[in-house]
Amino acid sequence: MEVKPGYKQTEVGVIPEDWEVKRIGDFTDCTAGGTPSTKVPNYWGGDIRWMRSGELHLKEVDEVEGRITEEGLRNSSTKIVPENCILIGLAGQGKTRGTVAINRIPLCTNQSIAAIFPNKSFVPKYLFHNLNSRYKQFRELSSGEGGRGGLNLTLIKSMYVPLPPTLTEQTAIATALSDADALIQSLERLIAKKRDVKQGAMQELLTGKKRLPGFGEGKGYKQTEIGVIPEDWLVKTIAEIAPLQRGFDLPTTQLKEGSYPVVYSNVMSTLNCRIESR
DNA sequence: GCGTGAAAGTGACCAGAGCA
DNA sequence: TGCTCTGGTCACTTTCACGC
Repeated sequence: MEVKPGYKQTEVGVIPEDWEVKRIGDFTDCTAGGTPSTKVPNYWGGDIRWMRSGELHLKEVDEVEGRITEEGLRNSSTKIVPENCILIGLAGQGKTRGTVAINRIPLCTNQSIAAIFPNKSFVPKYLFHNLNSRYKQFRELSSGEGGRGGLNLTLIKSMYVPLPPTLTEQTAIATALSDADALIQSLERLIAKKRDVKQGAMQELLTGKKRLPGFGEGKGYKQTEIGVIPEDWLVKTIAEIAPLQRGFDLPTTQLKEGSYPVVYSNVMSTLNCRIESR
């Protein structure tokens, strides 16, 4: 493959000529946590934050649910890691393994989380974005028999990372990516807000509580079988306005390959539950 | 520190019972 | 004959704990 002028081929692909490629273990250290014995009540419920690997999905960790005591900390292999560590899921047959997060507060972790310590030679947020974009690579690196693979500290320390030459450039990249994340989150919040507005409008417009301009001026309301509706609206059964036809469950023995999907009653039921639960 | 067994939780899928 | 609901099974996921 031809490499453009100003770039070079490295272990992590083509990168700018003035960037470096280093193994994580070459520029920082990492550690794994532990779980105090759950059989000892005195170890739990203190004021030290203790993070489970499931909480890696928070991505930016400002708070966790678990709490342990000083005694629990002393009598287990967990340890307090400072803020701005890069946290990586080590174990688990599910999505947790390879998930990357960054902590905004000092905390302890369980043994399924590796914490990469921050130092002055790199920008933690840059490393977070870099490793966060390599989830697939973490999964392949750790894939094991029966879907139950595992990462370990040696594998993490041996991972190559492309590093811009200055902390200023690392910060600029991290900031640009964080800004993009913030924009996406803000758009998601806006969409959720619009959904709520639409839900409210549906309630009002579909029941006639609110009429659109040009409709129903000067009209009152009346009581019907389905509640109070505008005076000029009608109440009809579905059968009166549309033909109804019932289907039936097709036994699996009669299923054949074809272009028409089959919807089962239990699937409808499941779908309905899902919609209601949201 | 690491690998792995075991247990618990969750959700999808499916079959069958009871009823109209 | 078809509808609705319930419960069983299975796969997947997460967590904890223990031995090496």
